[in-house]
Amino acid sequence: MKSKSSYGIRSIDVARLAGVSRSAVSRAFTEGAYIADETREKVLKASEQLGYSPNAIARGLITRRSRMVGVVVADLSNPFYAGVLEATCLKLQQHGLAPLLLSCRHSQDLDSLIPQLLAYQVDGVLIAASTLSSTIATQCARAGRPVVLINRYVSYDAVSAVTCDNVGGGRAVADRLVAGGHRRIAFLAGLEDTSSSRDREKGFVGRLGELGIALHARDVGNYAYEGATAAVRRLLSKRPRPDAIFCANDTMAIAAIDVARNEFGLELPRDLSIAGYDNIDAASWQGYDLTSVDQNLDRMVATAIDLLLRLRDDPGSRPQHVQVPARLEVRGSTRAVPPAKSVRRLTKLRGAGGSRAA
Amino acid sequence: MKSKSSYGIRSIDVARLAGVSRSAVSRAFTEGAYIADETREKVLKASEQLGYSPNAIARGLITRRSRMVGVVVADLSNPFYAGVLEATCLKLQQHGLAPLLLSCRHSQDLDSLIPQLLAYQVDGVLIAASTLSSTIATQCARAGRPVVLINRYVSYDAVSAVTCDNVGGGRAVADRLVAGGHRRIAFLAGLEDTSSSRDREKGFVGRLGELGIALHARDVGNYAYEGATAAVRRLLSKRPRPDAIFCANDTMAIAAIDVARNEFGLELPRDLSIAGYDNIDAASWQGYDLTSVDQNLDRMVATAIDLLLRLRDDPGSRPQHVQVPARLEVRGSTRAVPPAKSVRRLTKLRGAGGSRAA
DNA sequence: TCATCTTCTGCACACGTGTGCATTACCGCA
DNA sequence: TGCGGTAATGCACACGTGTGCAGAAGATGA
Repeated sequence: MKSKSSYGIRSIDVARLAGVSRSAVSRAFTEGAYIADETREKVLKASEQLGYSPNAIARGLITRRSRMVGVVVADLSNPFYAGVLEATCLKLQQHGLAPLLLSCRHSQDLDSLIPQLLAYQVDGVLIAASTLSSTIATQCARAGRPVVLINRYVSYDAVSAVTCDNVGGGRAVADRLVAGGHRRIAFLAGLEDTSSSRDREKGFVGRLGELGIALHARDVGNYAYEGATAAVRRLLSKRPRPDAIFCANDTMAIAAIDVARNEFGLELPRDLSIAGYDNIDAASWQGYDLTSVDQNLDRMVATAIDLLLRLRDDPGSRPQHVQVPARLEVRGSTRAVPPAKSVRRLTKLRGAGGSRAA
Repeated sequence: MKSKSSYGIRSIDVARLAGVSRSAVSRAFTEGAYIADETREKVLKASEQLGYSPNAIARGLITRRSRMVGVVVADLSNPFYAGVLEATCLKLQQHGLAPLLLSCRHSQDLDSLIPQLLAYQVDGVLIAASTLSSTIATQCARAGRPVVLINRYVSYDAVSAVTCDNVGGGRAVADRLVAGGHRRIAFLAGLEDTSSSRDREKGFVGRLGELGIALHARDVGNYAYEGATAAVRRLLSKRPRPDAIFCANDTMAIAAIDVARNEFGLELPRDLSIAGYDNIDAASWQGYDLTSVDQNLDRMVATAIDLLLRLRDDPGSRPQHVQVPARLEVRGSTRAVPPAKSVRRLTKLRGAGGSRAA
């Protein structure tokens, strides 16, 4: 009707209807542009009437700003990273940016996928739960697209990173377990080649050492439920049996609880304490009530996006590594104080019944 | 070096290096274009050397195909929809498409967000776990952007939908529970205004009716853990107490199990059978071992994307509603056969010990 | 050798927008 | 009236690409 059966309404159509030039239309949609209030009013009214909104593709071409951010998430089946993605979307939206998503398996080579993102001229790249090679990193840098990792970091100085204080989180768990009287303490690692798992272990084992306790056992669960069940079976079969396990994420901790209860008949936290990392929703479910380190997801995401935008807009800014503090969310899967061991041993020897005094 | 410190490499740069025209470069990257093998070879080599890949923004502008698809997910904290998103990404990638993500709270008005997606000239819109108003739907239709809902449907004929056979899934659960000897059967709805919850209830209650059983109780959990715990407390406080609950999704079913065990001291499936819907990862965890309806996520997503592409490419195609079959995954949270009631009652009266015969 | 056909290439236009620059309209003041 | 100054507007170019069309180069047949 207007021009081409209203299929695609262009700024020229709005201009004609409002009786102004195409430039005026453009300016009406540009924050802080030099335009009379009256004119802007007219333009917006005409736009409303025609259902016009500026073509973001064309705008991106001319401004060399696509207003899109590439977002890479390696493991969406992990609720923590689903949460990261959700928070990222919301935050980007608040900045008028749109997330162009790239999902991949854990071990898949991002290197072949990132160029695809760059082809879309994204203003930057956020990568959660994965890393990229230095080759691709420099390629991004050369193209002027800042890269910010979430929860991982690398040594190339072209890449920024925002992580939780994984070392600190590990230390906090160590303190908690030792305070609970545990001495035969085990660690269940995530993926061996991730900085997150390594740092949590470093903090945990380091603090145990400071407290004069050596790690009793160690295994690897690959951050997954299935991997963890097998690993926990091995851990709990060891003699003497561990009396506490720190798992590098919640999914594995939940697997640990399941195996401990159902396959070994243990009761938590009497026979065994278990702590996790991430503080996902399931950690607060009654069935698990899991002590877990909270990564402050919202703050991590907000920091990452702020950093990305600064790197994009401020030519003087340099890539950096930011840490966000961790917080231990204490729940029922770890005990607060040592049990009165002697008493319990006595009752056991005497048989059923017995003193319920301290 | 080449032109502008290699900041943005353009097709003209490649053309010069390869000693051909810019058109040849374009054709080298276009499937099935009219170009000599030798020339293409030259161009690709030069591109490799310069790290060139065509600017997808510019291409989108000229071809009027952005090769991006708007993907809307309402509830990423629900692992099922996180899975939908992951599958969607993978499938789109296989078709050379990129997902432009839009995440929103459940009740938020998509109507203000969808135009944002359209501004990016997406080739179509996929919406999971949410719907849109007819106003916006016609706006999409007028712009020639097909819309496909996943797991919801609406009556406007401009909008396609792919859903699981929710009625069939509800019926299958009814059959299973009745076969287990249950007669006081309750239903826990999700969100009242969703077609998914309504259809599951319709199938479930309808089949119960065919079997001569009236619904014993009903409540609403809003598809969330917290909402469900409160609702299940009410359900299990009713006298006589329900002996089976069908929850409209797994998250609520898990809440139901937790409340039943920890607050009412019930044992599953002896005292209570519980079934869910979605078959999320957590349903197979040892701690829950939840009978659940599998929606065949991959097939739903694949169907939705095929439909979207057909609507985009074939001018003769019309919006439609496709159903994917449901499959009941039977696990330990529902019993297979009625318990030998009389015997159990006898043993109870007599005290401990007693016949372990049938 | 010439005509015809095939195979490929390059020219030039188009996509829809933002923005620098020149120009216009208008107001106040001498 | 004339003039300088300010506020607003329109012109025209640029962004990087795909593709219709015409034409060139080479092959084939008469």
